[in-house]
Amino acid sequence: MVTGKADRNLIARNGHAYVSVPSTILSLETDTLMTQSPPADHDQAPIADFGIGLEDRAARPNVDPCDIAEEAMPAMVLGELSPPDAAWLQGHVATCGYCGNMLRSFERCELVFDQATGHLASTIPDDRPNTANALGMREARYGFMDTPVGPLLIAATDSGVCEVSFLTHHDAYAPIHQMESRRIMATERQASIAPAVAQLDEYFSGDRDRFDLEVDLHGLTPFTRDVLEATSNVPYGKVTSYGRIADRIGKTRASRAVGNALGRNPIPIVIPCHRIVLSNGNLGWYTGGSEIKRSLLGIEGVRYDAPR
DNA sequence: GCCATGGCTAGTA
DNA sequence: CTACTAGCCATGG
Repeated sequence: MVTGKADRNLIARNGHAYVSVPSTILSLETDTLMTQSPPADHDQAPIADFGIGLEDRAARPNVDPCDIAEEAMPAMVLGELSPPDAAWLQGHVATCGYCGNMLRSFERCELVFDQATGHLASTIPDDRPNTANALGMREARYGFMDTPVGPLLIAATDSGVCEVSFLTHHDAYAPIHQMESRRIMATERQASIAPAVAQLDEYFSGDRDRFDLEVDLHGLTPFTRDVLEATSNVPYGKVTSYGRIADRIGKTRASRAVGNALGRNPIPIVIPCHRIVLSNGNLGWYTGGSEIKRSLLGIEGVRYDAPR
């Protein structure tokens, strides 16, 4: 199983705005998380001295402390050094003028990179709708959030939220490909989904019983839209059956087709398909797995310990 | 009452 | 046209 801590790592590694998801890293990490594979063999000793402090390394015979300091400077300016290593490096540059100048150079480089990143952030997205338009597609922005039921990918167009996907059992490419089949081109931009993230956080805290979000159902069939709209009208903390949804859209016998449509609900949680259960009282299936359906209903105060 | 089975159903890819 | 479904219902043990 995927742990919460690992989930956060997964999101952090892919949470940088304006950078397309590095597929190899993501799938490799997902594979590792899913299979709990053992560490790779150490034939090549890829990371020398990993886990040994800078101070100890610098104290070794035939080692120039300045070499150690120099090697650690990129990590220092990125804030990635452990506190003891950072303290040792600060101490070294305080007494070594050469290394002090070099560290200041690294700091200036880091500042330039920060400014360049900010500049790109404000210019690149403006070009992207043209790319999507040129391909006859709609533009969406996606990002990630961590929740009590696992990591989510969330995407939104200018019209509203168009995708919420559980990443518990697959990587981010599944929902991205799903959106492509609806002719939606998604690029990463965490800031664009901030309103949805904020409301979902409140929902998971039990502080929100309805979502004040526009949704974009582009690329879905009229039947599916009817089903999703009817499902949106099921109140917080209540459940109904697939058959009742079919009734409500005027297709009394279409209960199975309703299940079919809800099974492809692109915006779970926001469109509360977890509130639709079997007419015999059993929980029924769920995209993210029955456990997540049970958890979501639990948040809403619906007890589903034992089906009747 | 419970559970499994099979016929029936409507919408998608 | 076919082969799928996050269903429903009646039946039988």
